Amino acid sequence: MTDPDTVPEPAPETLPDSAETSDRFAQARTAQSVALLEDYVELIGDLIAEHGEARITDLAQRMGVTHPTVTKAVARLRREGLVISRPYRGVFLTDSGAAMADKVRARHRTVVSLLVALGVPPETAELDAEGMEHHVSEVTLQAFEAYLARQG
Amino acid sequence: MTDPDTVPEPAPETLPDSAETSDRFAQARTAQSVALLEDYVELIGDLIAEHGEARITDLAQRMGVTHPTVTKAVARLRREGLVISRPYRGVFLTDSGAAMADKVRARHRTVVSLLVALGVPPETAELDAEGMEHHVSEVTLQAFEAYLARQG
DNA sequence: CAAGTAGTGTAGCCTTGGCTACATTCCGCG
DNA sequence: CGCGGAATGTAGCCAAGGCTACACTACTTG
Ligand SMILES: [Mn+2]
Ligand SMILES: [Mn+2]
Ligand SMILES: [Mn+2]
Ligand SMILES: [Mn+2]
Repeated sequence: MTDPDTVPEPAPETLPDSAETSDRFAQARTAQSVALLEDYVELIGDLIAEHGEARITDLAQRMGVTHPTVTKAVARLRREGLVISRPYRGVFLTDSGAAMADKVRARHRTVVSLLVALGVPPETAELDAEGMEHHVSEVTLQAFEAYLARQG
Repeated sequence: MTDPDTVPEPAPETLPDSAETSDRFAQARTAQSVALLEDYVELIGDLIAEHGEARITDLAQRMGVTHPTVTKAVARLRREGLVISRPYRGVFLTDSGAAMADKVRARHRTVVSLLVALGVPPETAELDAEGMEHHVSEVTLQAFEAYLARQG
């Protein structure tokens, strides 16, 4: 490891073009791995606002999956510190979960608004935004907001 | 199945609000399941254009994954009829694979162009587009193109 | 032409996110 | 109060998409 004979990283001035490319794909993969968590916390927040609690069955219905799938997802959300839950009781957001829900909900609205502003029909905008939103970086989000602001 | 006693779909006028919601998530899941295939065929097309062939190692490097991961992906691409390949030979696109590659490449460029037109820095646009593109429907894509056209 | 290295294949492991089937708990109502 | 159905938990299956370790093939090059 510390052998001075080993070439110590030539520090290439011109990065091979595949380096940036692979970073791009890596970033998309990372975004995908948090996408489901984001959708769940947003939905849990919505259900709590509507009904005071988020039940497994309601989550399953709204997500369009079966209840064991939700149970597994909730286990992961717990591990990530985004929710708390006790058996046969509902699911509730932690502070960090609530913070994520707020950010995700705002971003969702911005993405939908942008698409609509560009002439996409509202139903289509809603459908596309549900997937796109998770790949919209902070910088891009601000560009969206700036555009919406100067449109009025 | 053909029993006339069974209620033949009440055809609810007002769909329950969770039905549309679950469809939205279902669509996002479907888009995600084809995202990787799309990125692979686009990349395979690029490599063939550059080097006359797409090798497993080059794909692995550009995707930022290891070569067994690529081998598995290629097996799925074969199953889906998008590529042909023989052991120790490169990977090549079928007609339908080439058609998908063309569509995906054009869509990728449109999404990047739109982001840049909205003021997103090119590097960020490239990063975000890599994930977003797979959730951009035909309708939304045309809205993007229309916007770019009237911008000039 | 024969090594040796680079490329490829294969086996087997893990996590995520789906599912079905079955067991258990909870709760509202008779 | 207690019972039955709805909600929840749990077990176990599958496919996809990552990985490492190891085996084998092919190509370059001395
Ligand atoms: Mn979403
Ligand atoms: Mn959303
Ligand atoms: Mn992509
Ligand atoms: Mn792309």
